[in-house]
Amino acid sequence: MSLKPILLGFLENPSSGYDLKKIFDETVRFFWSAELSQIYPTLHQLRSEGLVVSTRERSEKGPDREVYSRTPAGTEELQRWLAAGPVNHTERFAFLAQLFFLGQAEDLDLTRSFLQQLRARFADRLQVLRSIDDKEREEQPGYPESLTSRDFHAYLTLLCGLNRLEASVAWCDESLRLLEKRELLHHGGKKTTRDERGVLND
Amino acid sequence: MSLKPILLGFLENPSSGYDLKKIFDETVRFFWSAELSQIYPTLHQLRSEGLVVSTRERSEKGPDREVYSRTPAGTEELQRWLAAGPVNHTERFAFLAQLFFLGQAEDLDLTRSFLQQLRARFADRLQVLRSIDDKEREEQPGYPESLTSRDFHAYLTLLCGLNRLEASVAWCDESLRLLEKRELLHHGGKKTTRDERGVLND
DNA sequence: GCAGACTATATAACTTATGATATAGTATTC
DNA sequence: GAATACTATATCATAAGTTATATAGTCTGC
Repeated sequence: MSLKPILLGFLENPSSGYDLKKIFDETVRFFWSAELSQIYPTLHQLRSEGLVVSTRERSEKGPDREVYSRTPAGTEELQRWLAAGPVNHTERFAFLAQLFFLGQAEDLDLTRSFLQQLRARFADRLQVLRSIDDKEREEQPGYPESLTSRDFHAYLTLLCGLNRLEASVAWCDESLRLLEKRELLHHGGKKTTRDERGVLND
Repeated sequence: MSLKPILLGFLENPSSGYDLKKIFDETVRFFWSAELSQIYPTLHQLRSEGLVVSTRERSEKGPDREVYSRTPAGTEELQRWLAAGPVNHTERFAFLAQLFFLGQAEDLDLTRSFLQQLRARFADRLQVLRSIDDKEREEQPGYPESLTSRDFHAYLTLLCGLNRLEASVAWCDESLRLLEKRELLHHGGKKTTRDERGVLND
């Protein structure tokens, strides 16, 4: 489970479960997310393991807050996670499975449409990341040289996203190019009829 | 759940659960995997939904095989999955969370070592994909132009992996370069002592 | 005063996935 | 003939994650 060490990471500053949800959505949403229904029980677990402690505080804006803080044992646990090296996350890409099985259809139009949708999504996300980068460049003079250690590391994660999304868009374009070439080679521009479309082989 | 349509995809050819596990490991392991303990119950579910049928067959190499085949309803279900467009898979990258929290450590050596390990892993996987590509190029004259539709789509998924891994390696290199620049700027080449290393801020 | 938005915690039901273990037939090697 | 490896199916316990729902306090606008 990576959620525990991630919560420990955020609990450098004391926060409630509700706070943590917002922090997730504001900072690491591009590579990690969690629902409140997962955060609350996990905080209870961390507390029972002595990695965090909590205090009940009155809130001016709503019901009482249960505010969690990392204990020294929690900091050690986080440290162990970081020192153990990159987590081997077997990434799953359902869209590649879909593309793979589109090979069973006779209709290359399905593949083209699929790749175009994929490209649009990657391009959208790329634009979001770029606008974040642009905004930070504007606000911080000397960005990224003058960043704090925390912001520098956050910047590296942003760079990773930019990099991968650019590669993904380029791959879509390359795939669409190969598709076009293939259609010319195999069909000489022949148009498919309605009957030929969307049929998988049995 | 993407496993059901993926199994349906493979069941273009009748296979047992055991076969399917091997097919996963041989074809889509780079973007999807499944354990036998997940495959067997899922096949039972698909059968109860009428999307596959099964027959018991005697095996020469071991116990009886339960061989599953896709029904027309199963083919339709697969078709729906493919026609619905790319599955929105919120990808999670634990290694980016780790990098993010390495910002809490004073020690940039930890970050360097982390990025170096990451680079090595990406480079290893890239080499595996490249050797697969090279092998197919050797075996198939006119590759990739002369591929069947299935192999062409498989080739696109391979290209995606090559593309993303190349981008990942490049990102690691870029990050290591920025790290070095940062160390020179902030510390003027100052060496950290043992006491300063690996300590997170509380 | 009440509707709607936001703050705040919590749990139940369900889905998805992994790891461990049990069972048992076949084939190969020592 | 015993050990090992491979073929083959199955179940259990557990973990990880999502969706829906319940409860309740505060604040703003109408």
